[in-house]
Amino acid sequence: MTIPTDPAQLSERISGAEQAVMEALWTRAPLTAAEVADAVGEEQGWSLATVKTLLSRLVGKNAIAAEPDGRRFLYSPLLARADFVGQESRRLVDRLFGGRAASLVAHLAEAEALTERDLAEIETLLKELRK
Amino acid sequence: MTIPTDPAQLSERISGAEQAVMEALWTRAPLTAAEVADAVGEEQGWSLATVKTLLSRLVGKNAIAAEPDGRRFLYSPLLARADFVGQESRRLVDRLFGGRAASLVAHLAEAEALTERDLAEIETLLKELRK
DNA sequence: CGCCATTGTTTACAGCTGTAATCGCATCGT
DNA sequence: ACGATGCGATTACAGCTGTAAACAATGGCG
Repeated sequence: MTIPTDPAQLSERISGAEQAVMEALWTRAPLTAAEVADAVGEEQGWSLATVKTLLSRLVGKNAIAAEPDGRRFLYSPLLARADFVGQESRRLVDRLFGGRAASLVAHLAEAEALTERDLAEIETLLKELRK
Repeated sequence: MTIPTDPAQLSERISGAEQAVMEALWTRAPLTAAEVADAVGEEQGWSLATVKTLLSRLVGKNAIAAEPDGRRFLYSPLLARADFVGQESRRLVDRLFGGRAASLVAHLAEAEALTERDLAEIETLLKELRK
């Protein structure tokens, strides 16, 4: 039997550049370093070397796995995007709103960061949730 | 007439430690370095020296003003907390939700980061806004 | 008048981040 | 069998961040 890996709560933070690499792997995995570079290096303008460095760091942080495939590696996320998003969101809510998520929503609303469409969507969402 | 300083959109980022200092100044200002250290250093466990460094960096980033008062300075925020919160929130929404604020709310809801009370509050908020 | 406390400034230094270049080894084509 | 190529690992290095210590100037107290 396999040891149940706890749902990814890595202590080490994922940096901005690293996240771009994660996005590629969340979109499609497994990928080789070259493939990741193709996917992200394009818009980011990074060299293959840079992508390799980021991949190594992510492996070190246990955010991705490197499975040997012949002489190279196939990389796959260990950290799920939903978990990452959750951790980051929580961090922000804690840091800026004293942990009160409703305050965030209130702020977004007041700052007019919410379009009419956003408001409608949220309203619909709420109806769903309160049912 | 005074030149209208644009509502604080400093390019430089405020780091975590720096934010703690800002919080002190947002709570009460102006304050001397020693007073800030008293307010912040307590819970953070920072030395006065550390607080001084952070204040200098914040002045450098144009996030606070240092008004001379005899041989020392009185520090006050230049960046409003609401603006800071806005910038950080936007950054998160962009980075994690492709700029769609409603997605953030959806995520918080799904992750059960929203309590029953939060939901009620948001609902009330929405009613206000749609009026 | 001299010394200590206070205050801002300068310097320090390790760890993280962005962004690579280089190295050494393996492999594939000829 | 040999050289070009591809790949991961190692090394590099500047800028930001956390966390201070050291220093210099000044002002208050005895």
